[in-house]
Amino acid sequence: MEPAPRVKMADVAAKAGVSVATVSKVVNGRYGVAKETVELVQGVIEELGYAGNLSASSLRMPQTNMLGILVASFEPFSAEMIKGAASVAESSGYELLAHSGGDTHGWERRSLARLGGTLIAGAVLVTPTVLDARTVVPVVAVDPHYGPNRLPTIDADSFTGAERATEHLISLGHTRIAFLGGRSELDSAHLREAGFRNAMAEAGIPIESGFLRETRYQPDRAAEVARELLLRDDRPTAIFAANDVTAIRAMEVAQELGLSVPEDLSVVGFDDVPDATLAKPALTTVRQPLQEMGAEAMRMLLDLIAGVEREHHVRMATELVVRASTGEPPLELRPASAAGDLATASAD
Amino acid sequence: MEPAPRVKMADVAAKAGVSVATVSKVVNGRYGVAKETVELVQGVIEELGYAGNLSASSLRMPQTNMLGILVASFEPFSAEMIKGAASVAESSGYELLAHSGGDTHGWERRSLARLGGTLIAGAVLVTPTVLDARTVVPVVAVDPHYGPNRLPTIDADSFTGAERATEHLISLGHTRIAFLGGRSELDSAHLREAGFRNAMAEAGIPIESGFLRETRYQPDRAAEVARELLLRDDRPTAIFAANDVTAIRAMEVAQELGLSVPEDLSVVGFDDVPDATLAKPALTTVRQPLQEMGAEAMRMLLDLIAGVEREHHVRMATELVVRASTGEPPLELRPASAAGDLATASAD
DNA sequence: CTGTTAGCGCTTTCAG
DNA sequence: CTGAAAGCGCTAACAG
Repeated sequence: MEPAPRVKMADVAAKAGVSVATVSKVVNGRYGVAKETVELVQGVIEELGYAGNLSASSLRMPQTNMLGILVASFEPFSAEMIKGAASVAESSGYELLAHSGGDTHGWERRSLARLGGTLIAGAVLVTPTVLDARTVVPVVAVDPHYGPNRLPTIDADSFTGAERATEHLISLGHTRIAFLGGRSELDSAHLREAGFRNAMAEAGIPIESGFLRETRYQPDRAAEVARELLLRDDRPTAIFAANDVTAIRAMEVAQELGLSVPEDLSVVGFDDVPDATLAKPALTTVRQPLQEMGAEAMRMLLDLIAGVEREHHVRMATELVVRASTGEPPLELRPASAAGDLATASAD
Repeated sequence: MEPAPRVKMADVAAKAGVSVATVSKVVNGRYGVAKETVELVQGVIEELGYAGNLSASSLRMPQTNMLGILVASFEPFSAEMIKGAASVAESSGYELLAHSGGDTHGWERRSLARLGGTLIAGAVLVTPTVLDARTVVPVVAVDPHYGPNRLPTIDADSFTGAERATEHLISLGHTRIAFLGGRSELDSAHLREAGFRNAMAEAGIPIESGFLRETRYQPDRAAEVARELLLRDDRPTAIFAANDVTAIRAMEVAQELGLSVPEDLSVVGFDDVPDATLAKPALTTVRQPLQEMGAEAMRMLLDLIAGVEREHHVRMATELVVRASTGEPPLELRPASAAGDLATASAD
């Protein structure tokens, strides 16, 4: 590595023969500086390639023009949020900083305290779980924690979406449907399970014992659960996972086990991240308007900062997108043809 | 908005009945603090929910554990880079900050100076154009500027990729192929044009006058150029665009003009961003391993920071992905059947 | 109009 | 083992 020439305000001041205070005024466009001085200083700034140190200035100023979007990690879901949020932030005069908190417990609070103290003027939090409403800076949450004392929130209609997905499976002839749940602290995960249960109940189909599982949205955990489920003699003919990433992982496990999708097993996800379309076969899923949710969250944040009154909860519609990962259950596992000998039917 | 209780180190110190210096030592795990004091202070930290202010600490410390990925804006291309970079950063003990510079001239230098002064210990820059090798912190560039004095770099084999794409079109029977170039300052854009020209020359096919254009990767510019091209009497039967976003835009324009893809016009892109698969019809494109490039860039940065010797330029392979946007040219525009009357053949 | 001064919250010598 | 004091780079009164 080359040495590092880091030019600070004092360097500019020295070279221009003025004080740092004057340079600061020029940089921030404050009144009370002679035109000549302004031009002189700007020349030196140009020449030296000076650009202010964010830490230092943000430490001193009451407000910055930086907004944050705080996520647990940069995966497909949060990436879509970021794209949406960025599109509105970029046209608002604010800069955007996306930060991944490292997916450890309490990342929301930590990220917010570390950046929010001074660096950023506000933040949108993606799927936060531990956080109360009293924050250092204005905050809006996307798809947050299940519970009271809520932050201003954007989410999607998880309940209806899950119902539609389940109904789709049922209409195809499935009855042995397993549900791979998400993180039970998240309101949305809760509602997806509720939607699933409701649709099953409405159709009068009992949920098999052991078919209601939790993956915490962790692909590895999903793989493990799927494997266990699919190795049972009375395996499910369909899996509905509470997000796309775990659905795709479950699909991979099925294929490793020699089952083909959708001939032997149907799989439905939730979210419609770009990867859902890329999966082989393309994943049937419940679409959430992810980018639009990110954008709406950013709009709400901007309003909050500007002091504009508005609704503090926006719920967006979801929509079932049928692609190639769902079909009729395999003949030998259909409930209609076999009545009592399901326990002895084996898969491949 | 609620008031903002922001807890600082002094608050912890006061509540614990010690000095800020001691709290600082505890927070940073320095030696020379009594076990009891450590526990006492940690208790208070827990209780108050204290988390250090990043600006303040980074201002004082020589190094932080934060890495940056600096992009012009959060679009599909950079989003893929970020995902890849994040996957390796997150397992390295560093935190990741992604910053969009706002797509104005000189964003690379400005972002780097503002964050690199103190906030971040190193950065990967996505498609930077103005920047010399003498930077404040270790930096690696992904798909950078065309020119000498280069930073440590990750890029993909644009030349071969462009050749393959062009050959694909030629093998389908196309000869009237237009090329929508990118940003000529980027090395990659340069090489894509070179690959196109080379493949055409090898096949002995002349490039029609006006068929070699530049879009600067701007969708609007691409739309304009495509419209002009497709309105000509001697319109191209295929368009090869230097990235997916402009290819998709060109495809839309064709459809607005009543041409169907691929029956009337074949379109090929470059990158294979997720949107390429989502396009209607799915876009034939040259795949760059975007996430892997981001990951490799981050690995290189980590090595740079750790002082590990290694190659400063990694070039990844590209691969043609044939999807639904390419096919044989329409009969009436085939060179084989018509010899000299192309100028009078009209489109729809 | 310009410079001097006093911090922002934190880390780090260096005395007690 | 602990705390007082000096400053990181910058901004905001306040005097000159």
